[in-house]
Amino acid sequence: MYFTEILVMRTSQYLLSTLKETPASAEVISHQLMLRAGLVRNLASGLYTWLPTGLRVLKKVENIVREEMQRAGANEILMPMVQPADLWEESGRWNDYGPELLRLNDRHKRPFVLGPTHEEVITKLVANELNSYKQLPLSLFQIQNKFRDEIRPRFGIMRSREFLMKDAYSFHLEQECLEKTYQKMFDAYCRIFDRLGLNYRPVLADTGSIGGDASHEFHVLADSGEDDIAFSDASDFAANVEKAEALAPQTERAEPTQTLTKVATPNVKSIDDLVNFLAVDIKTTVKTLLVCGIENEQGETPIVALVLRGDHQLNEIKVEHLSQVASPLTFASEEQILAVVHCNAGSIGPVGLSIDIIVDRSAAQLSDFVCGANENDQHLTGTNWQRDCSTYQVADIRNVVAGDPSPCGQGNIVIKRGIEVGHIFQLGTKYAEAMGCAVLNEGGKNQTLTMGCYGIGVSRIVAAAIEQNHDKYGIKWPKAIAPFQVAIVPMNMAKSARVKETAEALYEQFNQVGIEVLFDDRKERPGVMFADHELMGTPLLLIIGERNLDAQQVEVKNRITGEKSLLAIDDVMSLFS
RNA sequence: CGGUGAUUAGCGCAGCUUGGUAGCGCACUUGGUUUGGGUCCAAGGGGUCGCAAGUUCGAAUCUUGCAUCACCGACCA
Repeated sequence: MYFTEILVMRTSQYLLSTLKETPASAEVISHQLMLRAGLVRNLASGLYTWLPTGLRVLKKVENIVREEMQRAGANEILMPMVQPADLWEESGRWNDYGPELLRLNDRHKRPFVLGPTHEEVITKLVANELNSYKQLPLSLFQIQNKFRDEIRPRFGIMRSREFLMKDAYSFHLEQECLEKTYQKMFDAYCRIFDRLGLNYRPVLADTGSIGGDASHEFHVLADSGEDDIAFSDASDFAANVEKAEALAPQTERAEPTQTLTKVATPNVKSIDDLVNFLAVDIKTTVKTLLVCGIENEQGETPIVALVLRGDHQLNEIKVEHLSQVASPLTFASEEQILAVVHCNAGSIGPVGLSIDIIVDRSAAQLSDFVCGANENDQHLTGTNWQRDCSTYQVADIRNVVAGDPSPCGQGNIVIKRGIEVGHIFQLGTKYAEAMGCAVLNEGGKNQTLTMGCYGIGVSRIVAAAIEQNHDKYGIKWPKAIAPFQVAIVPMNMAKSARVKETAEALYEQFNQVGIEVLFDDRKERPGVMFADHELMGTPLLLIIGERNLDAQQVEVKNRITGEKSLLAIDDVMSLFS
């Protein structure tokens, strides 16, 4: 434990800083409550100062993460936030990372970056420090501020530019060993979120451009989440919709019954327009999207057509994995569209196209469908694959939707929102190769290491916990991360010597036993004190008043359940045993 | 990056249409009052109205530019 907890706390010596009114700039509930309860203050877009109460929570999350990482066998280190640019050139990310990477120069005009992540630094470190396979496997982690120059910071602490992250990296000679550590980390993550008291789910995730074989995200379930998670209603299956496979329909494609007919569709530009104009079911229409393909040897960029059922949405990640399509995904410009199909975007269809056509599995199952005619203000009805368009490839290129069969084979898909608070993946050799990270193996040969990488958004967890645990009075902290375990709330202490004596005595006892207590010794009316402590979410309130002192009792109020009960003063400590 | 909106006291807002000595509520200070759920009364302190230029005798108010903050979008076929 690296953080020394300060137990002694009186409100008269404490920066309470609660707000009665919600600042106008706060949109989501966690942001509002973090401002109102005095956890954070905004400095600039996406930059926050942590006040005492917020910092206590942040440190508690941090400590749970630290303990479980240590238990999983990882060593803690601390790397600089400012990193030399040449490391990023070595890995290739100086060019690849884009504008999220904040670049700066020092006084000698040497280029640096503000670290959005630390793969380069740690891989370089390990490349320098390790020589032999005998030193493997090795896991290292740090808890560090990261900076990502987000296009649009939003939702307060949930998507800020500077944020606290735990990032861990493991190094191995063999894939098999990496898989073992990966599983260990997976288990450690589950223990972390269990201990934090959050409702979370590990979900299958896309490995992104980094590649690698396995990846899981850990999501805290909350309606305000930014990610869609696909669950099976009949099994443990859970996957990010980016990743969830949309299965091909089980049924055979129906035989054509209609003839191909061109119909005039003036001013019909979108699928919605089309459905309204022709009064057809959206599920009998297809949309055709033109995107840029991979540049060929002549330096030309071919255009590729993607065909989806009208009601389905394109999954960019799946498309980027296709060999014909350029990554990152780029839609064809108006000029490119005109050059290929001689019509506007709203009238494109697969019939008669002489470019690569990739059809989603569901769209490929349609018969007698409606599509663009590749002529302005014209569409085709009664279109059928094979008969009217025979050269195409079928692939999974859409997002799953609620009700789809689950790819695990059991049940149907349900979609919920999640806040991504953790991400683990098997990196492979990408960075180790680029940074020359290798050791001598048993045969005395140089062997490049394979890596795993494991992140947790520490500050984001604080916001996610609030999103999941609040009511109209304020925050309801899970016990493990509450800033204080108990608040002493004396009624009219200024006038009653008995109340003051009792409150002071209990405060002293809590301090001796090491229970984090906030003693409200302000000269405030009871309502003000109650409101502040409920806003801050302290799990237990100890209310001391003349009313119950004759019977040597105090009142205990549970913030989570709302239950109130009377307790003999002598029994108060038993609440915490 | 595109669109929209905002910027006046620590916070929440009014004033701007129709230019003429900057206001309200909360918070803060002082005195009194009250004391088991955000008391009440009284007296105070606090603002170069985001910045810059322009119009005008005179600008929070009109014009132009800039900055900052926020929201929506970045899937259009």
